[in-house]
Amino acid sequence: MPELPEVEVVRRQLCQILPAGTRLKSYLFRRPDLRFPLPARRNMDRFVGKPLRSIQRRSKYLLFEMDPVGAALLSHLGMSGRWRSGACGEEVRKHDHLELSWSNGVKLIYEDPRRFGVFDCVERDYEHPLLKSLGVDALEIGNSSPDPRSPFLKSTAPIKSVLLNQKFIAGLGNIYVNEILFRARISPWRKAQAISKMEWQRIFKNTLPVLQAAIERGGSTLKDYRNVNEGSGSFQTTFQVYDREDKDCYVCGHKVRQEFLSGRSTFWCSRCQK
DNA sequence: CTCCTATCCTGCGAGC
DNA sequence: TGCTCGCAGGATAGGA
Repeated sequence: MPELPEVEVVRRQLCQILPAGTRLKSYLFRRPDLRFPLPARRNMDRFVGKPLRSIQRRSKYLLFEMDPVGAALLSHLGMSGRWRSGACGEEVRKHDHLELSWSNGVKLIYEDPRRFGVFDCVERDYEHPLLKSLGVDALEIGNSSPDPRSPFLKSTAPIKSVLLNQKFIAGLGNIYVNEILFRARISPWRKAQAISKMEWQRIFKNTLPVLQAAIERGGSTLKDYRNVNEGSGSFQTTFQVYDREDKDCYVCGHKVRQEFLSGRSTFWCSRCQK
């Protein structure tokens, strides 16, 4: 479900309802694990009563930064995870797994049918194994070009696989990589090592506008994604290629194609993208 | 090393 | 209607 734009939308909403200084009042785990075991009580208990410093995003991870500096609660939404602001007296749903209750009365509920999500404690220095090898955040590449020394530029893997690799650029997922490659007019099947400098610039130049437009539209809701208030995004109505197989390309009228590339559904216009 | 496949899990839509 | 199959926004441990 959630790629960088969706996580960023959730982060901004969480910031609205959880101002700095709000204290974690209590927590509740309704099961022992998501993708990994949930943190041990003794680790989690250290956060109770502590004030929130801020809520940050790193790639597709949310960080509830807590006192002391460097400590945080780490959340990844996987494919079907959602944080919602619980209403007073609402019923527990089948896949509600976690609750975080805050001193201002907000109760955050984590719901995740597929349980590919992650929730863990970061003890110090914002260090966590899952954050360790993330590449540059996709929102940070701006007008830059890839580092010419980067080994990813020499990769024999298809460009789409390289862009999905979080060690290279962190935060892109299947939807936005398809959309970015369409706008850069590059075939997802091209080997990364065969991408010219100018083409790399086209890819980088198109990344920020796509992600920003998606954030402004509240992200993309295909099925599961909902924001903190359970509202949907609308960026899916502006997809150029994703989920548009056999439909006409908006640019050239050729039919948009769909095939699998490294196990992921891939959409592209074979006339526009070379 | 690098790259790709299978896998975790549930729900849903298509097809029969 | 009811079933079975395949696929879904992610990420990683293996095998080739």
